[in-house]
Amino acid sequence: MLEELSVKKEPEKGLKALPNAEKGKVVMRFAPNPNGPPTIGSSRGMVVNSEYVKMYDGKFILRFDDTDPDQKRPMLEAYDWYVDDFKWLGVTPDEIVKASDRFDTYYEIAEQLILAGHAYVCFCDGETFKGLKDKKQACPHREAAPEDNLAHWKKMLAGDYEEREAVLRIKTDIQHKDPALRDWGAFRILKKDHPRPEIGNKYIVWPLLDFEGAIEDHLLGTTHIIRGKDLQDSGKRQKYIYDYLGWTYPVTLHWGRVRIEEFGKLSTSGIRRDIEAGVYTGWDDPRLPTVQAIRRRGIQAEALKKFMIEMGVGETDVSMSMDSLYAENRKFVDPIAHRMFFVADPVEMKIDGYAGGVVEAPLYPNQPEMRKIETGNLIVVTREDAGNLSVGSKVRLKDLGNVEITSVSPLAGKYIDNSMETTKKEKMKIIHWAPVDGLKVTVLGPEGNFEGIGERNITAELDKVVQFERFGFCRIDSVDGENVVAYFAHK
RNA sequence: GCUCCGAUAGUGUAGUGGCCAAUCAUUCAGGACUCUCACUCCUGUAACUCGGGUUCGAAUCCCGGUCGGAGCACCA
Repeated sequence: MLEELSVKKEPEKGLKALPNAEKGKVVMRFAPNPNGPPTIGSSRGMVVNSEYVKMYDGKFILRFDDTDPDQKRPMLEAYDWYVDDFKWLGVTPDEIVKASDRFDTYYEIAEQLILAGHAYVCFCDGETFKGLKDKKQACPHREAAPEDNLAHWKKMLAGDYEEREAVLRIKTDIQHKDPALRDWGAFRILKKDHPRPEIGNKYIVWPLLDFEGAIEDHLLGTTHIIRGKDLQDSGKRQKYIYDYLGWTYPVTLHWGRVRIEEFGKLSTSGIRRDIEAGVYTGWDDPRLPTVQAIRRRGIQAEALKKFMIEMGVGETDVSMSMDSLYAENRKFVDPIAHRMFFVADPVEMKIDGYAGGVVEAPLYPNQPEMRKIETGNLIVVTREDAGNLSVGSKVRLKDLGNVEITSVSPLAGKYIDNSMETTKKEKMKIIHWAPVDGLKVTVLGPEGNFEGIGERNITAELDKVVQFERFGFCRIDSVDGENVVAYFAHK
């Protein structure tokens, strides 16, 4: 039966349409510097770019902008980390390129620009050039003839100059009202090796981002670029090259910075230092805002995607709380997570009059599937719960039965029955428990670690997300005999 | 100093001149349900940066202020 549709327009769900995008013709790229692993922040670019490509049935390129072996030196392992996190997101790039493979192309185009009089070798030191530039004045090298510039360029390539002695600049408009756009640097000299062994110390003239990115975006056929606001001027600078060479600049969108409230001020280099110093166990330490870390904690790729997609592509800086991501994740994980008992900070409790046996407890609330917990009459409860008990008080041990407390230290009780009627009639509090001889469980989480005892069914949950009742969702990271390590996701 | 960009509830968004006494999500508060402090459900609190202008009509257009962000590197 068809219902009368409401006249109200549907709220737009998901990403907004890309300007000038044609189905099947969109080419987009995500271009990180592999100087560390993907973070929650960078995953925005991974998600949004790849989602747009999917939406338009286009082509997606992963490009490594890895041409700074000095300040933002790539990490060899990080190239694979990106591919791996993409795989986790369900994305396989159609093409993967490394800028460090394409020096020769950059050199060719540089030469073209030099010969056409659009680039020159500048011998000013940084400060001198800046001084002139701020006064809208050209430096003497700007007027050199193309042939001379070419000769200087060849000498640069040949290694005749030292670092900082010469730089290749793109001519724009030295009088441009925006100082950020006046004659910008395209290549510098750096007598350093590249971390990739196949590149090593093959090159001493290195392209800077604006040049490298400009050339790549054209050669790769990029139709749409989404990048940070910090690169807004970059597009304007690069357009000069596009104009000189008769290329068409891609459609460009910008977004503001994402700040995750819980993580505040962590920088990649700072984290790296702390890992080396042993403050963190690695890039996937649950306290870190890396994709590796949240994966390990059991955040689902779909949840991260929704989180990023709903944030959209705005130019304002956003400040998000992990709570939103957790709320998203809970929706995915709550229906599938098996319920398990884990008792943090355990206190022993003896139940007199209980023979022990096999307790049946539901794997999911209100559903028939059961799990079995074998236990004797010695169990553990959390120290917190124990603290709320007093002699004579009654409590229900979930799925096991009702108990009247007979002693507080040591904690002991008398078994009453296993009837929910009794529980309700007496308005007992329901607490969780575990057999004393359960597994030794360590939970590692962003706000600290917990030691405790868990039921043995956890063994079967390796690599899965479970809900430790009254504790939170965790991913079972390892099971080694009697020892289990779980990573805490969220409540 | 010069230049560019942005501004809707605590947070993130929807909204492109009348359907907006403003959407959705999350957070927070209260309640219902529940053998978990989870889930689900109900209710509530809470926003168009300010001042002018254009217009019959402005969150939406224009100008100015304020606030915020970014760039002016031989980093990305």
